[in-house]
Amino acid sequence: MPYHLIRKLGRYAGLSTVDEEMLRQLARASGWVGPRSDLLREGAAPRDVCVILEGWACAYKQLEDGRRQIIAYLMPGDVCSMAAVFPDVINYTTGTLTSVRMAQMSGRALLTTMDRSPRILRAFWLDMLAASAIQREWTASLGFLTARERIAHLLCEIMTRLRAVGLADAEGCFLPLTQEDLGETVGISTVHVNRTLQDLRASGLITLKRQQLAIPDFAALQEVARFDGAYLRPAPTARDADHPASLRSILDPVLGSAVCP
Amino acid sequence: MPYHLIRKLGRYAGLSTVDEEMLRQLARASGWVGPRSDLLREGAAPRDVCVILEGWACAYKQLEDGRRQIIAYLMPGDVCSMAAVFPDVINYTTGTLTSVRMAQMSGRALLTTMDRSPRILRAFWLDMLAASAIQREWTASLGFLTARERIAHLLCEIMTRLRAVGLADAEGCFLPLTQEDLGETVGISTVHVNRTLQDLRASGLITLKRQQLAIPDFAALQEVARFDGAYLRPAPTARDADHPASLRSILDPVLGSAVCP
DNA sequence: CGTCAGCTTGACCGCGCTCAAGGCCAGTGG
DNA sequence: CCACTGGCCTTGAGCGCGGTCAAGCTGACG
Repeated sequence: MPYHLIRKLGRYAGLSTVDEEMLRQLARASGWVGPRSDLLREGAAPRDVCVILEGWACAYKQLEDGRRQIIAYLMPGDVCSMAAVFPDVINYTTGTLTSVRMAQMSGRALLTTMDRSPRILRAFWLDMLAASAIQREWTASLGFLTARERIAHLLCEIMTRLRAVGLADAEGCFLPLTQEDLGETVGISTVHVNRTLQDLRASGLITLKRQQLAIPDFAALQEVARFDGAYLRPAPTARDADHPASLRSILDPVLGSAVCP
Repeated sequence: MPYHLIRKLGRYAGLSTVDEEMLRQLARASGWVGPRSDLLREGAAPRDVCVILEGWACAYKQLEDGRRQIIAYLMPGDVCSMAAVFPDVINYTTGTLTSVRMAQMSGRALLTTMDRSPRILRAFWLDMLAASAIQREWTASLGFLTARERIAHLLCEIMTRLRAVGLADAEGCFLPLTQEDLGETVGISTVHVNRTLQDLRASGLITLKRQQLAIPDFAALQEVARFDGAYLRPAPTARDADHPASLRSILDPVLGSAVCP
């Protein structure tokens, strides 16, 4: 069922067809959630791991005075609440942007599966690492890039991530974000997002109309954005591990004694 | 040897004296590294886990045109390169701010120790979670706080973290950062950092002279900063775990079937 | 006593914000 | 089929937060 997830994980760790089948059987699709509704409130302790099947969601923080900051995007194939397996401090809210269809996996069952297949464990691990690399990248982007660079950077990231799950082709992708969403992501006002997009359009770097994004020359946009997509393709360095018994058997594939394909 | 680390970890998971002794024997203090020198370049694959014993370091990203963004602070008791145990994508540089004395632990030995003491594993895990919560907090801070709020927020965070390792008392702490460092952290220019600090001083919120920070009324600063320190004290919710065999035995303490003291 | 790093201050500028009005759909109901 | 509505995008005008440039100050150190 979680097609996009399987596709993405496969890129990390090369899943076998058995692995893929295990994942498919693990996930049970649930219904649609409407746009702009909260999935997971701050402080929740999720029991299941959720995977986005269709639609976009995000994690965000909000102040009493209304200011809002989007912390992360959750797109098809992304895992919402790894906290159900590797407990996490959830001091942010997760909400949908568009309508969203999700799949649920019991944390326990996923754990069993990871235990059976080192490749699956490794792939999930690398996906978590990619997520935290994205977080660092956002920190940097907000810190030292200009508005124009930030928007460009975000679009590069989104394109790269969507490509990894087969939702973008060479030309472009579907982008269901409002300019307000973009503003709350890169820390600028809606009006200025608009002007910045105009600017990028005028420079021939992007086309964006009716939620359809096109990037005629990705390399050019990448340069404007100072974007280097390496952080989205994590692959631990080869390592001649010689680790102790039980943790070894668990983490070895994660530690990547074999180079990933 | 890693006194501050042990103190911090103890707050997470309640280490036994045996645990503490294991950690002490694991870490071997190494010499001093001068201020403003790089410890770990982008792309490195560290073999040892480093712990800061004294001094401050940071992780940062830098562009060719000189712009620099500090991604994280590493203070006494902080772990630099967990990548040696849980492999990570290192797409940033780690460098010292002041002179720094570190301790090294072989990744392998630490793994063995974690394997022997679930409390140690759990404590390290929670420390990693706290680090990623800080990262999210920085993203939000850079995104929607004003310069004044960001500086205040950063000072609150630093005070709280230093208190956890016994390096700050009720009044204040040592703060070895230049105004340039602060600027590169909260994304504003050095000149404006200066003016913002003046402003905070004028409001009676802080005193900062000769690297000595004092916060007469923490609650007041906290309010200005919109700071809520909960994210720095991670404690997974209690959970009636019933997990599969081997992963269970490893991750159970992490999963926190027992409430932490 | 000179030097140098870091702090401070002033003047000016510009990126990005706010407020406000208008335009463009897509969906809805008459 | 068309008027109406509401969400989103667009554009203009004016302002202010924070940037830049430049000079002077302060204190630690040799």
